[in-house]
Amino acid sequence: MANATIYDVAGAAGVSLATVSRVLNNPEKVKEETRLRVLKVIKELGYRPNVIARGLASRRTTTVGIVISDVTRASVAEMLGGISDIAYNYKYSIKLFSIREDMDASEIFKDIVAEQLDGILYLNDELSEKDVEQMRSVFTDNQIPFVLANVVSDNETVPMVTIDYEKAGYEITKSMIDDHRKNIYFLSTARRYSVNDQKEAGYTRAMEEAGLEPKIFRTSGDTHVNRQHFATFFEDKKIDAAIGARDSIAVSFMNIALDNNVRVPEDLAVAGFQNTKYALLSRPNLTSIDIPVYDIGAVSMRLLTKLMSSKSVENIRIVLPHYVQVRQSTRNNSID
Amino acid sequence: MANATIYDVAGAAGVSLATVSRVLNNPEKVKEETRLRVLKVIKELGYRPNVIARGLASRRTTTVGIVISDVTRASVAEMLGGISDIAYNYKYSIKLFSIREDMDASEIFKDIVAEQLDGILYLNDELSEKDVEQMRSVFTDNQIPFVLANVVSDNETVPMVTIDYEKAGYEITKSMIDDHRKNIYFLSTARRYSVNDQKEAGYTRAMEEAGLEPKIFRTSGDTHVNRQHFATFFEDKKIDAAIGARDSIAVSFMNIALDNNVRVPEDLAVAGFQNTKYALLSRPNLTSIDIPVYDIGAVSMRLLTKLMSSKSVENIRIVLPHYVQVRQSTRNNSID
DNA sequence: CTGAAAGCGCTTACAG
DNA sequence: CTGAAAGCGCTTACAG
Repeated sequence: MANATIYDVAGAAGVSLATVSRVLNNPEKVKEETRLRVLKVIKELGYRPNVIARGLASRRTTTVGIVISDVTRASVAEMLGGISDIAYNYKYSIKLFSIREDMDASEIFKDIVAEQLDGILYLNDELSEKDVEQMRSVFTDNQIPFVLANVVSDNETVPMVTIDYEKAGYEITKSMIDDHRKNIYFLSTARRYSVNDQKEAGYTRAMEEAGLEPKIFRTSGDTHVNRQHFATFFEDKKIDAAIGARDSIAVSFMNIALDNNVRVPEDLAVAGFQNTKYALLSRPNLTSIDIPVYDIGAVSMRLLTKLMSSKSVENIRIVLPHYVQVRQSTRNNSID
Repeated sequence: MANATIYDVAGAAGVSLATVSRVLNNPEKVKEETRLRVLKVIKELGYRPNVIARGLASRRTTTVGIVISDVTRASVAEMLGGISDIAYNYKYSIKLFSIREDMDASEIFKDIVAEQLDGILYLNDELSEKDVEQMRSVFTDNQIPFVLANVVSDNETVPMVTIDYEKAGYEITKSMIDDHRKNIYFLSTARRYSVNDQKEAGYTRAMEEAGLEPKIFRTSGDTHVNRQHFATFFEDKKIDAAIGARDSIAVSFMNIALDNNVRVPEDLAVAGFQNTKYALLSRPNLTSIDIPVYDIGAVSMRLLTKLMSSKSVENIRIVLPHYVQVRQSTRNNSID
């Protein structure tokens, strides 16, 4: 039989459907003998509770929504890995919602509410504070717990898992300054992201602290455009270090530098963020801030499970550690 | 009000809930005047049908399941992009199922059936023929349409969207042979994938056709292991060309070759598969077979929508075109 | 420890 | 064109 229902099981086991339901949901309330008998029938019939019916009756769908803007980005995929592993442990299913530029965020959030999810993970670091506020208000009204993963929000009431990007930006810049670099550029994205803003802030702090002028250059992220813009760097401008907001930007920049006969790391130090495979496969290898993206996903999912079981959660703002993975592109330049 | 139900709408509009339901699902059956009135109330109340209740009553969840083994892989993420875009157009939601090595495939498929999905997309190219057969049998018994995306199955009754990997493998190998290369290696993965088997088959065909000996080397895919294994290539073995089953393998190999003072492409031609950003960011850039992964996702989702609406589908085995993106790593070596 | 009954929020024949 | 009623497959107080 393709699809046994709870009635079939109850009939075959000679109990009521309430008992079958209990065996599944509150086994301790059922006499062992009965429980075993029901379990046997369940197995024989290959019975599996209809997830939808259960969701309607119990008002718990054991499904969490993952809201993202671009699945394609390496960090998103990696985070999904962490989320998926933890979700599996806790028996949660995952429903994916891609959110597009042209969508009305507030409408989307309401649509998501209609999905009867038990909780939401927001991976979209393109989030403006206004969007966060809308989301908070819609989900809070409907009592749906949510967590921001790898997104920075200043609202202290919003649960969030991230790393200290400001500090990371500061540290990598500082290390270049200590390495006697003076003209250090920060290569960021044209599109503003909360996390990139943080990186920039850390960079700026380190530069100003050292009495150096911060120079932030925003690229569209398109490799071709990069090449044109970047090429002029080596003609007109003095530059002896560059930090890319992403590894791919850093590698792309480094390649163009090499094409212009700039030596890396001797003439130019380069570093990126994320410590992706790009950093590993580039020549020279790229120094990069290692961000535990998988962990961010896993930890945010675990935080969400706590919120969903409405345990009182002590810390809803989790900052994970990061470190600088030093490689060839910034090997020491010190004169001593 | 946080959560208006269909009753609230019916009450406020002075109609029965059946009429509200019709306005949403069969608007043509409702008098325009009534329809407009109901629509107005729906808007005012911000009513959105409970997706779960609708799913139970209609036995259609407008949700498709995506079954994958490793979200982290670039091709999977890219495919998800295509799937997600088309799903959005057709108003389908996406539920993600990660399948792990240690799981019993057949049990998983039954669990998935319990989710009451309208259709399934299988992105897992680690699929054995046995797994495909189990899946086919479980889903067919339960009348759930499914499509294999970027997976090759010999079973002609199984809907599938892919490219002709055998031909691609043949073509890239042939072009190297035409370029007077003789010792051409194919660098594949230790883990067998249906698509990689196809690539290898095409490579082997081209080699044998030219009277050359096929040499397939399987790497675990871990970059460190690669380095150790590959290093010996340049001591002991004559080798003047290599094709990586993935771009990352090809780039990794190329880097090690360069470290061993092998010139690319003069001494060694290298090519990869997938035409990812790795190919673009490597030095020299990597020649790569461009595989329309996004399109594979999009087309398979569209095929699935047809199957779900039980239209008679003419062609359930779709082969998308590919091409060789020639770059520096294989620039012509011809003597003429 | 177990069963009968109501209810979750919808859709869908069936009448009219 | 519209409404009353049954039903989708479960869970969950409420009795006993």
